[in-house]
Parts: sequence; structure tokens; C-alpha cells
Amino acid sequence: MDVVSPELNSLLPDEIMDTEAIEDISDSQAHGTNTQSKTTNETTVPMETDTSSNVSSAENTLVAPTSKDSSPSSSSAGNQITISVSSTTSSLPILKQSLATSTTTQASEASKSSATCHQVIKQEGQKLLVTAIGKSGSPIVLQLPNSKAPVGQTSADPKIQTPQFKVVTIGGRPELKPLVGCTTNQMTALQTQQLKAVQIAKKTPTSSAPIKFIITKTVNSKGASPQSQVVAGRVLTQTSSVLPTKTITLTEPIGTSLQSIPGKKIAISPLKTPSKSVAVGGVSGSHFKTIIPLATQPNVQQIQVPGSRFHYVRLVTATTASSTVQPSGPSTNSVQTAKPMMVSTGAVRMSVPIVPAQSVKQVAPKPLTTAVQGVSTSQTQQRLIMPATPLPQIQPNFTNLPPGTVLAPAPGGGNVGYAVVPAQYVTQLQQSPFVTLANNSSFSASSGVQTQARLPVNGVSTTESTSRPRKPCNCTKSQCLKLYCDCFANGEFCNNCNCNNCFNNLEHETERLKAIKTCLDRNPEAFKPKIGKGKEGESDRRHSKGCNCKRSGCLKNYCECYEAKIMCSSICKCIGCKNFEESPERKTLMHLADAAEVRVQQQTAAKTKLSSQISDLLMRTTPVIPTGGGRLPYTFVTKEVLEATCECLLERAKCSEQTLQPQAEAERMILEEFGHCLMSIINSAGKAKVDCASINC
DNA sequence: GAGTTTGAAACT
DNA sequence: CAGTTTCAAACTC
Repeated sequence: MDVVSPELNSLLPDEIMDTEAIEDISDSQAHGTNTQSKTTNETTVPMETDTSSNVSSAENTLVAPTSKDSSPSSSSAGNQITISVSSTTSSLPILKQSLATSTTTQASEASKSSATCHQVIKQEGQKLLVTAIGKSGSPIVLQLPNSKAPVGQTSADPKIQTPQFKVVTIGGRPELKPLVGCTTNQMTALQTQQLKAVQIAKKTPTSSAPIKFIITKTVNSKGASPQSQVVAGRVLTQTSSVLPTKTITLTEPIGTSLQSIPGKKIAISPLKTPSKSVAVGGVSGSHFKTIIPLATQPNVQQIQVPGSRFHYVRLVTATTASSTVQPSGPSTNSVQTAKPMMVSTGAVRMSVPIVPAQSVKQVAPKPLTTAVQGVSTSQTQQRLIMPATPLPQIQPNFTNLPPGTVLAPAPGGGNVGYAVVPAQYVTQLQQSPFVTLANNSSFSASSGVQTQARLPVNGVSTTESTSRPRKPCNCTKSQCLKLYCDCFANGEFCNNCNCNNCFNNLEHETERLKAIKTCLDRNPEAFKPKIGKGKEGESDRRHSKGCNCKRSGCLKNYCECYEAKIMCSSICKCIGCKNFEESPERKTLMHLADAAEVRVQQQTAAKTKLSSQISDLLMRTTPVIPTGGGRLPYTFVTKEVLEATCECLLERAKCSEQTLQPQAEAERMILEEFGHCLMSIINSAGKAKVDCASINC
């Protein structure tokens, strides 16, 4: 996929590309990484990433793909950052499928294959690479950590595919470059790479102060390697040779906006309830927006979580197939310093907290020019490569930025491309066990209907909005690039929709961006939630513009107010409105709706109960004997019993045959034998029942 | 499932 | 800004 051209960027609102606000962050971050870079040439994480697992799992746990010996003494442990997302039971099946090997295995393969210097990309590899290029234009390469391979191992297994990296350079075409690993040193670096978990809990940048990150690294193998820790904007250097894992936590104080615009809320994504945020890896209370530098090549794949709003991730699939083999030319130094991020779970979080304030968090990329960061799931072999170069910036004002907007750096320009990922994306990734990062087609978690739930409207989370799956659109003429399309209007990519000639996808990012720009020009608040709170002090939700119904009486879903289950307000221009508090028609409808809902719930509950009972019954392996008499459980008729019965019947048949009995007589004898068998079974069951009852007594 | 109705979005 | 057209969802049969 092509990198978004600068011209396209020019179409976007100025605030989108405003990078001023993040300068401080970049600087600070750069500074913070200097300590490591001195020795490891490590690049910083280009963007705020929040790796979190599902609720059950330890949040933001960094699983360092340790080398076999788990020795922290790897020579270049700090060179690579691995973000591992702990997998949970709800991990993506697809990811699992793609991951034939464990994360460790994968890492080792990558390292082993480095000797070949060939990059093989295959679709099923599902290596997710998200690459972006920094101002320097240095390509960012993510590589899977080599955990198993011993340090210095250079032998290449011909069977093992060389790790592929998608390198995206600013303005340049994406290209696959072999990991720098052809050299022993490089391999060592990869092998000794330490996992780093980058967690962005929250950011509350203040206008007066540069963005503050708390970066905690559990460090790296080399004792000599300084450990950098950035706390509250300060970079603390610590040396630790003990801890093999690195944890980088980017936090931002709550309550302050990046731009210090109090009270102003980011419109990029719908607000989420704190509880939901909590589910997203313990970042409760904050809204995260994922901004991912875009790689633009064909291998970039779209990640969309059904139902999520504003969650767009541009994924580059690192493949190992020969079809896309890239000559493993001399790897660049940048490759050598690539830092893979291992995500052990399907939930990959790279998000920028969206604070209530209008600030968009910037992902402060480390100034390192050569670093490559990859996020791969242990189950999917997917890698997310994020820009390692000094990340510029995150646009201070995303207020009007439509969800899913991808910002790409101009070639040679200073901007790093970003994919603006809707905040819900992360959440949904974690919430949906069926989400796959690798395969677009595999997103059909819920047959035909996207599993994404609508985001809470204007911060108000309703049961309906959060649990109801989004309907697939059926657009035919709008190319899904107009607000007619619900997907587009909600900032979502079309997925599992029934639309025709759809342009609402990454494959048509250019057109999509233009459409977004057009919509924003027409209405700067086009992507803001329509349902918001009323006047000051009013707690009731209301439509921001009001409806204009004329014939529906505002009691049908044609009416946006009614559809949102809110009553019409004074700003509505509807005619013959019946959607008001005292309306008898409305009350009647509500009662009917409630009754219908109750019925549905009851039916659902009944079905669930029945299903559970059936399942439980089938799962039983031992007979259950009711204490109070009644029928004996069928479970007495076990396989063994059946076999014994059949043997008896066969034996009887043989006897009849040997005695040359007539067929009728033989059949009678067999049936008689069958009756005996049945009686034996019943008697045995009854005896067991009595025994059981006596035991219970 | 086809056709109609409806109102938001888009256009003039 | 108002009127008209386009569009896709909601609704009806």
C-alpha cells in the first residue's frame, strides 16, 4: 500500500498534522533513550503503545523472549524492544492458527533465518509489521526476537524462513529488508533482545510542561547497558543486569489535556466509559487512541475490530512466503537495531490515551533513527512495526479528525505517518476473542455481522450501545465514503458488510482520507457523536442537532432521537412529534418494546439454560443416580454394555445357526436374549442406584 | 425479498 | 440558508 502522499496530508485538517505539541515529548523521549542508545543504539518506541492483555492476564506484562539459557547477559539485549501481550484464553484463533510455533520458537526462527538474509513473506505468516519512517527517513524494521538461538548463533536453517521486515521509508516505497542479522553481531543483538513492554497508562500533558512519560524498563541483559527510565518527563538512567525484561510505561497524568484546553474533548473517538477503559488493560478512565505510523505497502493489512469505532490499524503482514521474497540485500544498520515487540496475546494495544481534554496524545518516538519496533503476537506471528525514528508528533488537535484517519508522512518530510486508530479498537481487540490482526477475511467473528459494539454515545455508555453489534452497511452508491454509510460515519472500516464498491478500507486510504476531509470541511463536527448531553446541568442525553422528522411522529427508527432512545428536545424541528415524555403513543411503544425485550431475554435465558443442561448431561461420564427413584440414567448404557449386549446377541445367533433353527425361531431367540440383556442392565442400574442411595444416606 | 417510506446527508 | 436530490436504513407487504 502506498504511503499517503504529502498532498493527501495537505488535505487533512491542519491540526491533524500539527506536530508542534509533541516536540517536547520527542525530545524528552529521545533524551531518555540516549542512555540506551549509547550502548545499544536502541531506538525509542515511536508511539505510545499500550500493550495489555485481557483483564485476567497480568496487564502489560512483558514477556521477554528469553534466550534458551535465559541468561540476561546477552550482548545486545537492549537493542530490541519486544512488546509481548500476554495471551489469554480468548486469544484470537486465527492468530493461534498462524502461530505454528510459540513466540519463542518464532523468535528463534527469525534469528536463525537471518543468516540467509532473505525475507520471505507469506500470508499465513501473519507477521504483523507496522512500519513508519521517521524524519530521518530511516526505515523501521521490526524483527521477532530470537529467544532460543544462542547468542552469536549464525547458522541458518534452510528450512527456516528468514524473517521478513517491511521497511517503510518516508516517501519511499515500502520494501522488505532482511533483518540485519547477517552478521554475528546483529544476530547477537537479536538473540539478546529483551522484551520491553511499553505501556501507556495515561497521559496528561500540560501546556506548560512537556509530555511526561513514565518509562520503566526492566532491563536488559547487559549489565553494562544503562537502563533508561523516564519518569515524569525525566529520564532516569539505571543499570540493571538482573532483569531480563524491560517494561516501559508511558503515563500521563489524568485530568490535564495535552494542549491544556480544559474541558474540551477530543472528538476523534467516542468517549468510553471508564469501566471499559479498565477492560482495556487497566487504563481505566482514559481514552486511548491508537496512532500507528503507517507503512504503506501491499503487505500492510487492515486490522479492524468489529464494532469498534475509530479503531483502525494499519498492519503490515510480514510474510515468509517465497512469492514475496525480497532480496536480502545488505541490511541496514537500522535493521540491526530493530526492536521487535512480542505480543503474546491477541490483544495488541498501541494506543494513545484520549483524555477528556482535546489533546491527542502523542506517541513520542524515540529519536533513534534506526530502531525498529515490532509487535508480534505469540500466537499469530504478526508483527507491528512502529516508527522508531524520532516520532514527531502527535497532532495536538484531533478534535475533528475522523476516526480511522491515517496520517502518512511526506516522503522525506518530517512527518511520520500515523494511522489513527479508534480507541475502541484496543478494547475490542481484547474483548473479542475472535479478533484477528492478520487476516481481513478472518474478521468475521460473528457471522456476517460485525462483532463490534457501538461505542457509547458521547461518553454515555448504554447497554444497547455497548453490546449491540454493529450492522453491516449496504451502501451501493456512496462507496461507503459518505456519511450515509454508518460504518464511515462511525469511523469504522467496512468489514463484513454488504456494500458494493466499497472504498472504506485501507486499500482506498487515499480516497477515504479525501472523503473525510470533505466531510470535515462541510461539517467540522461530522464525526462527533450526535447524541450528547443537553444544556449545562442537564444529564439527559439529547441529539446535538435535533431531528427533522415530518411523518414518522418521531416514533420510528427513522428518527435519530427515537433510534437513540432519547426524547426529542427543543432543538428538534420535527413535525407532529410524539417522542416526548408524556406522549401516550411513546409510552405504549415503550411498553411494547419492553415487553418484547423481556420476552427475548426470557427466551434467551431458557435457551441458554437448556443448552447448558444438555451440555452438562452429555458431558457426564459417570452415571448419575437420582436418589428419589425415577428413571435410570441412560448413561448406564455405556459402550462396554453395548458391546457385551451385542456379543450376547451374536452368540445367540450363532447358536441358532448351528442348531439349524428356522429363521423365525432364531429371531425369537435373539430377541429373547436381548430382553435378558436389557433386564440385566436394568437390574444392574437399579442395584447401583440403591447402593448409591445408601451411600448418600 | 421486493418495494415503499423516511429523513439525514449531499447538493444546488 | 432554503430547496432539492441522493442515499441508505427502516419499514411494509
